[in-house]
Order: sequence, then structure tokens, then C-alpha cells
Amino acid sequence: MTTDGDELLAERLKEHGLRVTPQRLAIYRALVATAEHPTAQMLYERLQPALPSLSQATVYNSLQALVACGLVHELGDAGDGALHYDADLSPHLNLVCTRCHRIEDFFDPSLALVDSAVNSTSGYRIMGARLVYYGLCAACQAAPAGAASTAP
Amino acid sequence: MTTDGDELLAERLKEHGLRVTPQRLAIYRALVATAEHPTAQMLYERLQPALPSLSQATVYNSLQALVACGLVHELGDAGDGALHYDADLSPHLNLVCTRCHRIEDFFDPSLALVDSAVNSTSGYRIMGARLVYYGLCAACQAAPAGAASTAP
DNA sequence: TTTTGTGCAAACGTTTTGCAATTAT
DNA sequence: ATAATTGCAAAACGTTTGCACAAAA
Repeated sequence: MTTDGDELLAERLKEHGLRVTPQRLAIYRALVATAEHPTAQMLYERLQPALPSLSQATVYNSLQALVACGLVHELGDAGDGALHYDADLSPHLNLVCTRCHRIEDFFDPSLALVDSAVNSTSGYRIMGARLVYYGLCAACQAAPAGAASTAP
Repeated sequence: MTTDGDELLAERLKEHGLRVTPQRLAIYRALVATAEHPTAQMLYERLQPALPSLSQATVYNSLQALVACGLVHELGDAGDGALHYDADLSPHLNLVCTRCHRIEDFFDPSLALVDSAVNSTSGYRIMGARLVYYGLCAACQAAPAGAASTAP
């Protein structure tokens, strides 16, 4: 591999006629660095210290650009009304805890079977996927009230 | 089976301490009757002729009630920014056309494998799922510009 | 009768947009 | 140089909510 994250970003952006800006780089890096599936708002707050001039609009716009380039997946909302994003493009599914709104990844070989079934028999030209199971994570099952280890 | 759709609705609503209203019945029937995965707005417009007094708030509220009872699944948005709903609860995935925003169903035996993998190894108590593949439907692949057979 | 749901309109929070200044190419 | 992107603020959008009336239990 000759392409680390930054180079991949630059390459893909250029492929799509888009410019490489520090904001896009920062947003992409933040997304690659975390396993938390953040929202635009979360990214905005997280990047604020490093890029004090960053605006919310730019976060939203940049995420759109990254999604358009196929560098990032939009995960939909997790019961909190905001869209979550993920830079992990490997075929996996998300486990969304409806109590604490956390999103975990889940990998299983059976996913490959679904993938090939869809690709071979749906008639669609597939561009992406989002596989989500909703439920209560182990922590929230154990906790009686709103005692999830991160956010209630 | 002794329960047709209406009876199932009544039963489930009562189970959850909710009342059986004509609006909820109409919304549920409309959802069962169509394979279109409509949004709240679409349902509102569709039911307007039959229930002229129906309000948008009631559509939104009723959909929440139906989801809470497990009678209907919330499908997320299809690139049009609005939530879609489905009364077909059988394990299947949705094919979302990102050009015409149509949602199709897709069934395959491999889905059962994923299901059992998630249930047995995730540690989550699963309450629901949404499996979506995004891409271009056959019609939109064939059409050069915005010539989808229903909505561009 | 008592409690829940409806309908209306106003509020909410997320996301998008118009525009001038800035910056990547 | 030139066209795209940023940042700001205001708008737009889907959705939710407060309240009085109506209706289900």
C-alpha cells in the first residue's frame, strides 16, 4: 500500500473534482481515528480546539463531500435525531443501543453471503449498505434505569 | 389465524395500554396495503380524502405508537430526508434507489444466518433491525438522466 | 367519568443555503 | 487568476410539543 489515510483522501477528492482543504482533512482524520460513529455536531465540538474558526456548516458540507467520494458512510440516526458517520467501510453491521445511543460494529462471515446475494440477484448497482440491529447493549440490559456507561 | 390486520392492531395497542382510534386504524391499514414504504407526509396526503380532519401531528404520533407496539418498522430516510415506514415485519432487507428514492424489498435465506449470528453472539437484546443496500435500481441504471419510472 | 388521543399552531433541532471573504489549484 | 470552499447568519425542513376539545375506555 502506498496510500495512507491522507493520501487516499486527496486522491479521492481530486478524482471527484473536489479540493483538498484542511477542514476536510481534519474531519476525515477525526472520523478515521474514532470508533464512535460521531455526528456532525460531535465532530464540530471535537475539532473546535484544533480549528477554532471551523463552522458547523463546513462540517455538514464536508461530510457530504466525503460521503459523495465514498470515503465515509452515513449511518442514519441512533434514536437521537442526528446522522452518524463512519469511515470504516469494511462490510459490517452496526449494533445500535436504543437506550444509550451508542453504535458498535459487528462482523460475521454470514454478511458476505448476504452481500453476494444482493449483488447477484437484486438487479441494483450497489453503492453502499447500512445494516443495523436495534436493541439494548449488555450494559443497558444490566442497568435498571438510565445507567449506561456513556450517555443516558 | 384468527387475527386479521385490524384485530392484530387492536390487540397490540391494548397490550401496550394504547387506545384504538380510527386514525391509527387508517394509518395502519394504509401501511399494510402498500408496498411503497411511505413517509408520514405521504400517508397524510394519501389519507386526506378519507379523513379530511386528520392532522399531520396525528400521523407522526400514530406512527410512533405503531412503532412502539412493534407493528411497524421505521426504515430511516431514503435520501429524501424523511423517515419511511413499513408494516412488513418479515426479515428482509431494503433496496434503496438513491436516484428515485424508491424502496424495494429483498428476501434471501442468508438473512436468517445473519440474524442468528447477531442474536447469539452480539450480547445485545435485539428489538429490531434495518438492513439497507443503497444503489441504482434497474430503471435508473438504464435511464441516462432523471428518468426513473416513478419519482425523479 | 376519567384518561388518552386529536387537531391546530407554534416550537424545536438538525441540516441546508445565500453571500462575501478566503483559499486551493 | 479563477473557480471552489469557507464561515457566518438566516432559512428550511421534518418532526415534536402545548394546549383545549373530542373521544375511547
